[in-house]
Formats: sequence, structure tokens, C-alpha cells
Amino acid sequence: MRYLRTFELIEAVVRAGSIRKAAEDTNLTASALNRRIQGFEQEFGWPIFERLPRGMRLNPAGELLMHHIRLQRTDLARVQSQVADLSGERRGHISIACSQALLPYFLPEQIAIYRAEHPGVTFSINVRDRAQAERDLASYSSDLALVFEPVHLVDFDLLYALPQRVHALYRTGSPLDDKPVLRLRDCLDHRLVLPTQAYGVRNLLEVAATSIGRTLSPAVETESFDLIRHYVTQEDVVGFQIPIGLKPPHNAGFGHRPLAERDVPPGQLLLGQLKGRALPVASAKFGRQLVVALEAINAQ
Amino acid sequence: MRYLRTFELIEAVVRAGSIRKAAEDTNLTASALNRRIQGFEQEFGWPIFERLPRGMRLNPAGELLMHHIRLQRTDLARVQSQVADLSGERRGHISIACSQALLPYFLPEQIAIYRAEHPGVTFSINVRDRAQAERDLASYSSDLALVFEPVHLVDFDLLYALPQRVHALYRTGSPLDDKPVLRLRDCLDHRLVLPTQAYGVRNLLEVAATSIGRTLSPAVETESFDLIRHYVTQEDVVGFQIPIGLKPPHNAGFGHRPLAERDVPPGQLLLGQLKGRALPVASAKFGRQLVVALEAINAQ
DNA sequence: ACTGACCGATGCATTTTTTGCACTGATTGT
DNA sequence: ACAATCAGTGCAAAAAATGCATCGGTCAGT
Repeated sequence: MRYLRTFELIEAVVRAGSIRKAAEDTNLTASALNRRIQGFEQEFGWPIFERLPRGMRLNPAGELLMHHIRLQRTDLARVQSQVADLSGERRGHISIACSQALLPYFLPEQIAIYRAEHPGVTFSINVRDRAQAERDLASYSSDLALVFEPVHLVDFDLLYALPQRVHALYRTGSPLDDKPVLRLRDCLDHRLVLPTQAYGVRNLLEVAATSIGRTLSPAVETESFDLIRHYVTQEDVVGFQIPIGLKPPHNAGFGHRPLAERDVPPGQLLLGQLKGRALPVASAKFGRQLVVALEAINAQ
Repeated sequence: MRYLRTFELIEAVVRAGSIRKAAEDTNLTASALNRRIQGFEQEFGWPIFERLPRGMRLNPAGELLMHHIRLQRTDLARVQSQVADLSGERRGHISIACSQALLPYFLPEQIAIYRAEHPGVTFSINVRDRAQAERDLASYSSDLALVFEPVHLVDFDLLYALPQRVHALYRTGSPLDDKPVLRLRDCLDHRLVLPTQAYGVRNLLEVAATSIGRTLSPAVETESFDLIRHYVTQEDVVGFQIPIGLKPPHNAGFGHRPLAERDVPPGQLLLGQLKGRALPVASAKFGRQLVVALEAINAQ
């Protein structure tokens, strides 16, 4: 979109931090870029950048403008998506901010289902923790968020909430495999592989452990759910995860069982979007598909 | 705003109905304008106009785009208003869709109060009936609506609702002046000056008359509340109006008294904005001022 | 205190884009 | 059949954006 060029250039300057660097990124001369910025500021009525000796930084007016730019861009995308939709072809791009737990099975499966019907739709999947996911929505860089137990819920329109019990993971052959439901204290007697504090599962476990007078001292602490899944096959340790990331069972060298709800209350996997935002057709439809899929899991 | 030029031109073509007429309005040649439209359609990816032998008309894609254009323009105005606000100066433009009843006293007074504090703020007042006011909000051509008993309330964010009893107007010296509250049947024995069916007051009266087995046959029917006010001084007739349009009393050759609530239930004067829309600073502040003023009236 | 690297800004020539003019072909109403 | 519309197009002129060279300033390292 030619008429959005000025906005692109402004964004490039914001990203690069200086006109000269942004000029390289945008295949322009610093002088040309400089004059476009100046020209825009004159039209806009106020400067939007602070001129520092080391470069340019947005001033408060510029911050306000950036919100407008992002809104404007995504709203145009929405319109184009709707137009594509009314001419029959389903096109567009869907951007999702999600927890790691959705990566192994749930999202790949859902995306494949959607793309089978609408091959023109593309996806981007951004792994985000709970706070980042909300910021992604607010800056319009993601359409949908699917995260476990987000902290803040302002500006978040909840589409579905799926309760998820915390599951313990262990090497096949472990005595934990005997019972259908595990007590927290049984798990805490083993060595532990835990996600870091940023994650909801860790949070639930911390609270639960404290309430029975125990503390968590993990043998391995990691940000990677993948590593947790793999590490339990290597050593006799107990890991924890939510079942949506564990769907196909017992053939990967580890087993898993839910923790008793009286020990560790279930958390919630939340699907949502930015409050008040009208999503592009494709994103809205994929959101509805996810709701149906989550309902089906909940009904099991 | 230079970069919005294409949108202005598109709007001009929509308004004029043909490129040639729009070209005159925009001080361009038809050929230049034609090519800008074509250029935009190519960038946008789809035609936005139907080419008819008699000119151009928006196609469905164009209708969707027009919504985007309006949103984008008003959102930019909001940003500029916020920027003006943070640099101390309160500037901007406030656009209000309102019923006639607000014109004589309420709005002039409120606007004067606001402009005394913020002379940089300009106003436009559009007299609209109940349905038009809502359309004005939806198309972003008004920021606030202040109307009596609107019909639809979808997409309407209610800021305040002020109950208003229907008042009867009569020439000074009329026997109606004797009682503090009038019965509907007393009024109906006189000749009547009524607003047309489009107005809320007429509606309330029709319902009330029907329920006591009477029908309304006005001697004069008009769309102008002003005419009603003036006509009652000319002939011994009874007019009707809501008190917010009648504030300063008994020195204009006519008097007024409320109708009994058991005969004619009070209607509501509604202040609202488009649902989910973030108003410019000036409009939002004026809206709050109106709420305070309406509360004060309600408390009397 | 000096120096080199980097920053934004500006004058001027050059390139790119937009516009105006003249004209075409098609449709409609009289 | 004719006049009045309409959108679209080739080409030259006008306008706008860009590149180049250069200026004055700040800062980090020596």
C-alpha cells in the first residue's frame, strides 16, 4: 500500500533508532527519509520524534501516533480479509500468541484442519508467556492468544476457558504409573524437572507445595517444555505439564498422570482476543474453530 | 493530510456519483482522478466501484472500505486531539447530533460554558431525529448524540438518561394555567399543535390518547418545535414539548405545565456515543460536562 | 584536548510520479 | 440519428520525491 509508505518509514525509524540506520533498511537515503519524517510532522502538526545526539526516539505524541498506525494497518487488513471473503476466496493471515504447551499437538492439528479447507490462509505462531501474549494483542501483533493462566485480564475478550489439571510426567516403569491419580506429596519425593517461575504450571505447583508446607527445589529448571518431556526419559525424575501438550500417550518413553485436584487446583487455558477488536474473517473463523475444539476436549 | 488524499478523492467520487463531477469538486482533471482510483484499486487488490454507464457506484468491497476510511479519519482526529491535549492546549472539534428541544437553551448554554474555558474548541450541531442520530454516530459523523426516546439502541453507549415529562404549552391567560399539573383530557378538549409522527413527544401522546380512547387530530402539525412555541401565542391552542426546551418561563406570551405522569409517562432524553468508540479528548470532556449538567437538572 | 565516528539537517541536481490535455469508445435519452 | 454523458488512455508538462555532497553538532576513546 503506497499511501501507507510514510507509516512504514516512521516505524522503520522507531525500530532502527536513527534515520541513517532506518534509511539502509528501507533502501532510501538518509536525507530523503529525513525529509519525509519532517514533512509528516509538519502535516501532523507536532513533532513525533525527540532528536537526540545519538538518534531519534518517539516522544509522547509519537507514541500516541504509533497506536493509531497499528490500528489503521490491522483494520485495513481486516477489511481486505472481509473483501476476500465476500468474493468467495478465503484468504488472509492469522497470528497467534500461545503457550508452549500448544505447540506439540493441539495447534499443529488445528492449523492443518483449517488449512485443509482454506489453503490461502497463512499462519504465524508466536510463543509468548502470559504477559507478553497480552501485549501482543494490545499492539495488534497477534489476533488470538491461547495461554495458560494469564496474569492480567484487562483488554482481554475471553472466547473460551478450558480447565487443565496439572499432570506429572515420569519415566516408563516408574512406580507412579500404578495409581490413576497422583498425590502431590508422592511426586515431591522424587527429583523434579520444573519450568521457570514465568510459567503457570510452576505457579500452581508453588502455591500447592507451600500450602502443604513443602518447597520446590528442582534438579533441573528450564523454559522449554520440550526439554521437560525429553528429560524425564533420561533420568528418574518427575516433570509437570498440562495434558493438552501431552495428547498421544505412552509410546515416547514416559507416562503421565493427573495430580489430585485437592492438591493442585486445575488452571485454565484461556483463548481470547483484544477487547473490542473486530478480527479479520479468517482469524475470527479460526477462533470459532478453536472454541469448538476446546469444547470437545472439555467434554471428554 | 497529504497521505489521506486518496481517501478524500474516493469519498468525493462516492458523493458526486461520477469521476467527472468529483473531478470538478476536487480541482483535478477527470483523467488524473480516474487514474488515482484505478491505482488504488490495483493496490487494494479489488475494484471498489461499479462502473455504470451513468457513473460510478460503490460495490460491496467499496462499502467495507468506506467504513475503514471513516474509522481511520476519526481515529486520526482523536490522536491529534490527544496530542493537543498533552501539550496543554485544548483544541479540537465536537460534533453533536441532537433533538430540536436542545437548541433553544440547553446546548447554547453548555457550549458557551465549554468554549469559555477552551476557546480553541469548535462545535457543529446537527439536528437529527432519533434514527438519523444513531446513523450519524455509526458513520462517525457525530461524536455525541442527545436525543429524545431513540428507537434503536444497538451500538449506542448510554452516558446519561434524563427523564422528561411532557409539558403542555398554552397562551397566557388560558384556564389551563390554574392547575399545577394538567390532565391529558383537559388538553385534548382544546385545539392542538403537534409535532409530526417522527418525534418522541408525539409518540408518547399518541399512546396515551389511545389508552383513554381518544385520538389526536391536530389543527397544526409541524416538524418545527420553534413554530409550536410561537404558534401557541397566536391562537388559543395547546402545544406540547419537553421542559428542557422551555427553561426560561412565562415571559414569552405562553405558559407551560407538566402533564400528569399517570396520563402520559415521562420519556427519556438520552446522551450517548457510538459503542466501543474512543472519543477525542475534547468530545469526551464535553460529554462529561453534559452528564453533570443533566444530573443537575434531574436533581432539581 | 583532540580526533574520528555518528547524528540530523539542508541546498541543489536528478529521477520518479502525478497531472492536464486531447482524444477514444461505449451507453443513454430524445 | 444526435447530443450528452460516461470511463479509460497516450503523451508531454508539471510537481514531488529522492540522491549526493556537505554542514554543524554530540560523544566516546585516546
